[in-house]
Amino acid sequence: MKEEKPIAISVIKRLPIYYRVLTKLEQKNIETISSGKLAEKLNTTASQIRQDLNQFGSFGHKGFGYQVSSLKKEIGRILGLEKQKDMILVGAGNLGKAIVNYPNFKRRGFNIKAVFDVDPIIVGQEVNGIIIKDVKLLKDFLENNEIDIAIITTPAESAEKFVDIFVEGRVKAIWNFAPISLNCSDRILVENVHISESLLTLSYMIDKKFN
Amino acid sequence: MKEEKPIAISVIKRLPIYYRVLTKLEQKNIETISSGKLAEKLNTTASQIRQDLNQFGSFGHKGFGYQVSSLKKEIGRILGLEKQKDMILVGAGNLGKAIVNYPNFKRRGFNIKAVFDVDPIIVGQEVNGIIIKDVKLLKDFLENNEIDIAIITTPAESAEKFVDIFVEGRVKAIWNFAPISLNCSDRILVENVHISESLLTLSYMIDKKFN
DNA sequence: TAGATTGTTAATCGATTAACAATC
DNA sequence: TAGATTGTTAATCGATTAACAATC
Repeated sequence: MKEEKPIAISVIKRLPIYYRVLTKLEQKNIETISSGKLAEKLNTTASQIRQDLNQFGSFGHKGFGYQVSSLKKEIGRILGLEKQKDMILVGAGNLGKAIVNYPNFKRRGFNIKAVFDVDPIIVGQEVNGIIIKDVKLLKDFLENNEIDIAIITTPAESAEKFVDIFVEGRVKAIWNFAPISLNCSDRILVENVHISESLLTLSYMIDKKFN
Repeated sequence: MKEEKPIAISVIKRLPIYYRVLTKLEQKNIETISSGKLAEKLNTTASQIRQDLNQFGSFGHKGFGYQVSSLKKEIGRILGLEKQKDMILVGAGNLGKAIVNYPNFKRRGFNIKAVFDVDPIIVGQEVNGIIIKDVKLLKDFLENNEIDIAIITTPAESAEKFVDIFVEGRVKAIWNFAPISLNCSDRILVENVHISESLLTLSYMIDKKFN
């Protein structure tokens, strides 16, 4: 359980993938798996998996492999899933609603506490049991609630102005879906999800493969 | 315009980011930009930008930098944006609807030709001017239409069974949003978008920074 | 021209893979 | 025990950064 050196971001990005596959194996009642078998499933090498995991500790058993459920638990712990994360969402359009409805959040400790929108038609609607609030109430809400993650699912134009409000409101991190790179204060973490960029990458690969 | 050696995927993934920033610069009527200035905006190095671009050709002017609009055009061409891509979408829930409504697709040559769903309540509804069809009509549709990209926005459980239908229907690529890794035939390209995985990464970073 | 900035080669850095002793 | 598989060090590979001559 050594955590001295900074872990490479490439390793961190693979942990959720391991977590997803282990969850599936657990559901199938598979109790044990070797790095080799896991590598096959993930289209990677056994070496990489062992190398990744051993950055955080020794979770395997020589000669046998890894205990699926305990490895899953360890990775969950590394990712901080055992601590509940309180979230809010701004922008309750289709994408926002899709995220609020995502079934696995609660199970993994991600708890959406409130949803905001500007549109008076949308305000008052219910998503997944949550009544959508007017965005005017956002500042006040943040003063009275400790929020870990703010999700932005507004259009690009309006995304930027929320950053200051979130920093002010002591939000720890922004999960941003607006197609814009938010200029980040070092008081807040920003994770940008630019969905459409992966479509452009795919476009390139189609042209390369089929022409 | 040499295209002999295979281009690294890491380079390809940066092209859409360059494209987005150049689009923004163009809108601001900025005509010229140097690799140094671009690097600042992107939080990277001038060297990397020049290195990336020169994999595809020499687009700059020594002493001056790059012409914003022509560089944007070149990158668009590299990504295959000048050729129209016909798409269909399966699973017209909130996420599916969000994608169909995404404003920049058409402008960039991505054309959604049809939308399918299983739910009889959803079938017949309209999204962005498209009437949602019953998924039973999917096979037939693919026989009569040449589709480049199939977008999957169904739950994980039902995602897998569509792969065969798409391969059969000569679809070139799948853009998959279901939280599952589709086992790919080599006849079809698959781009998996696992939105929630970036939330787990963010969770890790929050714990590291604030504890 | 002088200054700026490219294109490109070389150097460095980091990440992946291979190898193998340890051991369950 | 023998076979399997880990944890970990060493080797390789690839990607990023630095440097600089070419030149607009």
